[in-house]
This record gives sequence, structure tokens and C-alpha cells, in this order.
Amino acid sequence: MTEPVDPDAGTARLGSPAIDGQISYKLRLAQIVAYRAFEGVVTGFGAAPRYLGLLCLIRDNPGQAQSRLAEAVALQRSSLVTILDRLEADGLVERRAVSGDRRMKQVWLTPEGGRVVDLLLPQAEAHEAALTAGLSATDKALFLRALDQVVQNLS
Amino acid sequence: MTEPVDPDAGTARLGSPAIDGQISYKLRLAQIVAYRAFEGVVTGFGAAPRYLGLLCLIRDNPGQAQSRLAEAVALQRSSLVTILDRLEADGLVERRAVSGDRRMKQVWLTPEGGRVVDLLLPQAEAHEAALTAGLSATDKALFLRALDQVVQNLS
DNA sequence: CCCGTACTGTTCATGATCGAACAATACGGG
DNA sequence: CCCGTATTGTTCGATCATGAACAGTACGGG
Repeated sequence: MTEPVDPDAGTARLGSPAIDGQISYKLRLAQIVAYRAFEGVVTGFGAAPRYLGLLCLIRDNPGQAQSRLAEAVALQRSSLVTILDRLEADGLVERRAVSGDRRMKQVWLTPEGGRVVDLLLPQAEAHEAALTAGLSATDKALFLRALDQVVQNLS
Repeated sequence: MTEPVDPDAGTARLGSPAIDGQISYKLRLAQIVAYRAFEGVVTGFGAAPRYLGLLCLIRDNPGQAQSRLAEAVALQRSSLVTILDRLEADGLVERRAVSGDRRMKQVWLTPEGGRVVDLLLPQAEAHEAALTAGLSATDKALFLRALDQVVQNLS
């Protein structure tokens, strides 16, 4: 089974020496595959699975301004408007005016939103396990640390 | 009505215990940040930087069918059509008919495409270095191995 | 007190990708 | 030989995030 790479072989995945060692390339590849796999498994919750990270962020940081939330999930302020519009229409999220500053709106999770998060989180952890199959606990810890480092390097 | 729940001070990045330990979440975050950083730095090459990985793949696997290329970069066949249209219009790529099978078209890199790749690859490596700052050689090797494992797990 | 600056959320046009179609072609069992 | 099935590249409508605008609001120096 330790056969050298043969580009003419049947179902072998294509590679390139120039990019096979690049973390930035594999990062993109892994993210695309992971994202698709999660959305392919979890159905029947509307847009919630796609924005589960955001919902968790709102749950654990209640009453934050949209700008901070956008920065936290690495999205534009303008993108978050549409997303929150939909999550609010689905009754998962609530925008409240703050008395001190009439510009900002605080974002809160509704009880329904909390229930959806509680239902979705176990599925996310199952997906996480499928993702990281074959990796030891220390591998996963180093993996996570490396990802955090990348985010920190480019912020 | 709204209790100011903001114990954190100043410019601390928002977090959530539920997702801070999730590789799938951080994977997405890191990829978004990395992608933006690369495109923000490299300018003046049209659409080539965005599809540098694809171009390298074509260069090192000349004459592959579009389907094969699409699978390799984790994109849909239909998405690759538009991409190759543009790269071909820019003179970087060439589609050739194959005599054996009139359905498929082999994709080749033009000499101009080769030159562009040669110009872009050093910048990609500089970006790679910025990405992985603070990571040791073994850290980077394990990082890469973990990313490959993720891709393999979900394929 | 003003006025410029900075920040809020928002709108709109643009580009990228997807998923479901489609015609053309290859191939193999009956 | 024929007909069903699979595969090729392609088109088209829908969805999503972006970046540049915008009006409204806060705030501090002159």
C-alpha cells in the first residue's frame, strides 16, 4: 500500500510539489471540505447551522454590538446585517436599542435561540470528531494552537 | 431593560467556551483571515493570485480533465468553467480537445501562465511565512499533516 | 457653542460559488 | 446492433459575502 504517487493511477488525488507543502493552500482545502460536510449532515434548522459559531458567540457574550460580533467571526459589518436579519426573523436572535448610545444595537439570544444552540452543539461535536479522526489528543491541541496562531498573526 | 454585561476590557477579542476549542470553527476563521491577507497583498495580476493553487496544479499535472481539477481544488465542475474561462481569456491557460474522448477537454498551462506562476509563487511563500510566524518547523509539519488528515477524513 | 472626526448600522451593486438542469458523448449488457 | 446508464463540459437561477457608499449619532478641540 506504500506505492509511490502515480499521476496516471485511477482514483489518486492530484497534487503539486509547489503547493502540497503550503499550509495556506491546505487550509483552504480543509475548510471547504469541512464546511460542506457539516452542512450536508445537519438539516432542518434553516440558517442556524451555518451560523452556529456566531450564535454561540452571542450566547456567551450577550448584548454585544454588531461591529464586535462581525470582527469576532471575521465578517464585514455589512454582511452581518443580512445574517442577523434572518436569524432575527427566525426568532433566534434579538436586537435591542441601548439607552446610552443610539447608534449601536445590542444583540441577544432568544430562549428559542438557546434551544437551537443546545440541539446543534452536539452535532457540531460529532462533526468535530469525524474531522479529527486519526489525530491524537496532543495532535488536536497543537492543531488548535496553530490555528489560533495564524488568526493572531494576521489580525 | 438592558444590563451592560461587558466585564472584558478594551480591545479583547470575543470568545465562546463552546467553540473556542472547536477545530472546525477555528479552521474557518483562519482560512478567511489568510485568504484576505493574501489577496490584500498581491495585486496587479488579475484573477491569478486567487487561483494560484489551481495554476500550480495544472502546471504540475498537464493535460488533466476539468473534472479532475475541480475535485482536486474542492470546487464544483460548474464553478471551474467560469474560472477557466477567465484564466483562458487572460492567456494563462489553454483548453485542448483530446482525440480519444470527445467529451473532455484537457487543460494546459501556457508559457505566459508559467511565467505568472513563477512570479506569484515567491509571494505565496512570503505569505506562508507571515502565516506561520511563531510556529516551529515541527509545528508546521504537524500542522500540515493535520490538515491533510482532515481533507482525507472527509473525502 | 460649533464643527470636524470617528463610529454605528444599513443599503446597494458586484463577484464568486453552488445545485440543478441540459446536450453531447462513451460504454456495456441484452 | 440497440438502448439504458454514466460521464463530460456547460448554462442558468439562487445564495452569500464583499466593498463602497450613506444617514444618523457620539465626542472632543478650538
